[in-house]
Amino acid sequence: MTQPLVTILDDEPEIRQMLSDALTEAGFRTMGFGRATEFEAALRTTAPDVCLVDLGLPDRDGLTLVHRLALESGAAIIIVSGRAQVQDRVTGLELGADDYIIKPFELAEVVARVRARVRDGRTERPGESSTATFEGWTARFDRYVLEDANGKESAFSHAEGEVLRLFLEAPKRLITRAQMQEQLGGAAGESFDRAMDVRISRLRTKLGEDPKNPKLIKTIYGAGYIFLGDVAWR
Amino acid sequence: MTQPLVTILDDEPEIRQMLSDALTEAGFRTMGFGRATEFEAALRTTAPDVCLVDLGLPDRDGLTLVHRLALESGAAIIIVSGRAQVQDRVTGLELGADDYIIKPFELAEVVARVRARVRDGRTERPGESSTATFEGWTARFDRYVLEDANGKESAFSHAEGEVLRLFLEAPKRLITRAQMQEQLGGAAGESFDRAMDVRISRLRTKLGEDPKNPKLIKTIYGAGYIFLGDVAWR
DNA sequence: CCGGCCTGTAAGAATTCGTTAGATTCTCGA
DNA sequence: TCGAGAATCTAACGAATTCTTACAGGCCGG
Repeated sequence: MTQPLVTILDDEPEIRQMLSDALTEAGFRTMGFGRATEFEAALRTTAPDVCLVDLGLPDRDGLTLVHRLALESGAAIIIVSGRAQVQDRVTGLELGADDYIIKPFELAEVVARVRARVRDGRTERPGESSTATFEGWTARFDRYVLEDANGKESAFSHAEGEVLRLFLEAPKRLITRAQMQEQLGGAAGESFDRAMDVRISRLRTKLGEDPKNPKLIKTIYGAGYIFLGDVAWR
Repeated sequence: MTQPLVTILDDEPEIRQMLSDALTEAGFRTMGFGRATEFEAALRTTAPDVCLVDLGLPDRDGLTLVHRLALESGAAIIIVSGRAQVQDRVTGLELGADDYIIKPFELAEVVARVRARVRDGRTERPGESSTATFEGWTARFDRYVLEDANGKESAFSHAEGEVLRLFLEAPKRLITRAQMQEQLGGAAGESFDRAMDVRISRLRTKLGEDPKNPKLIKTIYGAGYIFLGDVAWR
């Protein structure tokens, strides 16, 4: 319940980046995806408030996806598409989309339309909360506070929280560095890898991990990381 | 909801007719108005579900009307306008419209967009209040007074009040510096950032925050601020 | 005109977080 | 088992951002 979450599904990385930057600036959290399959996987553990969906995806029929989203998720759906025909727009809206933006778009307008969707509260999900418990720890994302088994509190920073949240949202599942970079809004910079290392290192320290033998955040050499431990969201 | 009611505000009778026909055909009830004054008179006795508003009205500034509608009515608002500039669309949406359709339009698309609005149910928009309570505090904006848990009063200034109100109106949500600047009417100047820092610093001391570990106004490095704490307006 | 309050500017301290670089660990083939 | 090379870890540094205090100009009532 902190900031509204906007997912961006588009196969062009630069467009994802642009949208992500603008929306972040406007106060939203964002998650970017290049493929429908990745996006659907993430949906199992996350419930976005607004979904921006590009119809021109290579790996799946976008309209089918929109229809499923409309039926199954509580999110508002905004189609972003290069197809400007009226008929396209009508069928998109009829399948359950809430808005239809034509490429090329203006960032300011996209932001305004996302805001309009969030504003109608259509996206209120009752049970969603921002607290997770795991292995004796309690992470309160709304307060940026981590509580250990004895109830002792310590603060974590925004950057640390992003990583921690990523782990807790997909426990016991491999998270590749590429995914991480995407989710953490990392600029496509090459040196971002090192920054991630450091973030994780700091997080490990804060979780009291033994560097030689981490119990919670396991690194998979050459692939990514895995968060072990049972997570319960509240 | 039996048949959703759609109002059509446009000064050209033929357009009203076209829209009315198409919407009736699609299963809506419609009411047409050629002037804002007529429309407002009708609003006193009827509560439409969706309002189509033409911005090019002769007798009133359309955007003002949209803003009032957004604040006072629970209806979804769709602006219909000949002005195609991005800036027009953005300000329209920002004033509270839910959608923006450019003339000349296709009937099928208008119908689809009206349907999309009806589908998500409408918004409750809170009216203006002047008193808020949070975490033992009570802020009285009409008197510029802040009351602590023991009923002890202290005054706050206008500038402090602006910031506090901003926080209380969007609790537990990230507020970016850009948003703040926008709301507080800050000149785009670079030095306004520092002024904001100072305002917040002063507000924090007034709220008795521990500088090392603020509980209510949390800063998100590189992004903005977040106000924690449950707020109730009265 | 004086004095108090409000508010922005300036400046130095403090914090966050990415970058660098050397150390460490891992994989794989010899 | 050993060694080379790649990947990862972490301590230290520094740039950017934010916090706080001090100060000055503006406004208003007396």
